[in-house]
Amino acid sequence: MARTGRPREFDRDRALDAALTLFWTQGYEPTSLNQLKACMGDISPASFYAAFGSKEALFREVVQRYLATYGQVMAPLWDETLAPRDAIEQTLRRSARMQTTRSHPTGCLIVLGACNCSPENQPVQALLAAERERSRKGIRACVERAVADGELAASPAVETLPTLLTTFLHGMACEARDGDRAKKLDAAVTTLMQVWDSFAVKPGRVSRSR
Amino acid sequence: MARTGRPREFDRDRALDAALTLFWTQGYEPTSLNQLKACMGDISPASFYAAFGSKEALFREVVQRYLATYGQVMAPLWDETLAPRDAIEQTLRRSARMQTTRSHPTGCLIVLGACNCSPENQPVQALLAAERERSRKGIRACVERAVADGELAASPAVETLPTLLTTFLHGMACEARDGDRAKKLDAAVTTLMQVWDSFAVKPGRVSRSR
DNA sequence: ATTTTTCTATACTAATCGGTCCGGAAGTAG
DNA sequence: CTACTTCCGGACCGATTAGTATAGAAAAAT
Repeated sequence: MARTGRPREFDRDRALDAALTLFWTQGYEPTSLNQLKACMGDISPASFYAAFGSKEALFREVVQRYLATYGQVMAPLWDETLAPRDAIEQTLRRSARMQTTRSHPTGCLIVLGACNCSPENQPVQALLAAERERSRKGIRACVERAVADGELAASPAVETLPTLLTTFLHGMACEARDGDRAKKLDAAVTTLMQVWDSFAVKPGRVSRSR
Repeated sequence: MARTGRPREFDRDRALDAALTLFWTQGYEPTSLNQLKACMGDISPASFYAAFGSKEALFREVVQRYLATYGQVMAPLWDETLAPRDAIEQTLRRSARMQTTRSHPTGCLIVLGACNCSPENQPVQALLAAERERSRKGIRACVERAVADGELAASPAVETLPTLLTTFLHGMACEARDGDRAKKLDAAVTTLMQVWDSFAVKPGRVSRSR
């Protein structure tokens, strides 16, 4: 179907990318429409609302775009062709690298994008919280799959793994925002994965107490 | 020296506590003067500015109070009478419990208080970032002390411990804010501390590869 | 060429932001 | 008592917030 009417003068995709960068840097609330309009190519309020509906609607679209691009570092979590351990390790390492890359804002939009919210923006906060919950479930599913596959032996200690891994994953957002580099976080991932290995059923070389 | 002039009608300390709770819940920027004045006992703008100077000055005072009270869960980090391992473990466990206690806001003010900041409030962001850096240094110092004391053998892997521990510590703020309970985080701490133990010099019972 | 559609520019809204000013109230000191 | 100090209630400041209304410009459809 051909588009009729006057064509819009700005590139919607580029504008969305610009908004993504701004929201990622500052978070939802402190990012004003004026800033947004400016970084999206000095578009007018009318153009903005015609194209995106509202600040909140734009943010939701930005989050979707983030998940479809940068957020794909977490894709291994839901890739059942991967061994659970590899899925987790890849997710952590790729997150570490992505969140510390300087060609875009540091940290994670999902973790940091709406930490400080007034009550009226609770829906925005809930949007990101739901996304974080999805990550938690993904990690938990990997651990459960590892147990089901016999990679890990079921035990109370193994049940703490999801929380440990998720907490570390989310904590990386803080460290990356504070300036930590990829190498540093990646090295920590290596050490963290030793916990997993210490629970592995076929250690072959490690004897553990408890 | 006796106080002259009309005495203030509200309790400055109670007002500060109320502001602390509000800032802790919402963060710096979305917390408006109107909300603050309301929760501090419906005080007038004049009273507010006479007593606290400005929103930013109040926040700085709030942070100091937080550090002097709730933040004391991290005190073990700088207590050199404690064995480094105990200092770290206590810090983590006490943080987990504090951040999940429901008699006050969840999470950590230092981590979550100014995540979303417009450029003009960068000093506030820097204030909390400096405090987080202090925690990092404290953790790093503990690990170094453990090496110096012979509790841990110096190795590249041991050098990743500070980042691993700090990332987890800061990550707990996110998990606590999202509703995780003390028990869950505490159990993860237990598992995390096994990493430390796996690096311990006098294992007596553990043989490790690498 | 005219109609239809969709865009943009500009002026504008009501509300709220952090912060100030002033006049009077309420206490102490002499 | 008067003088002095401090605090409080409320009006007020300019700036900024997200969002709208209107009028006209620019393209496609007929």
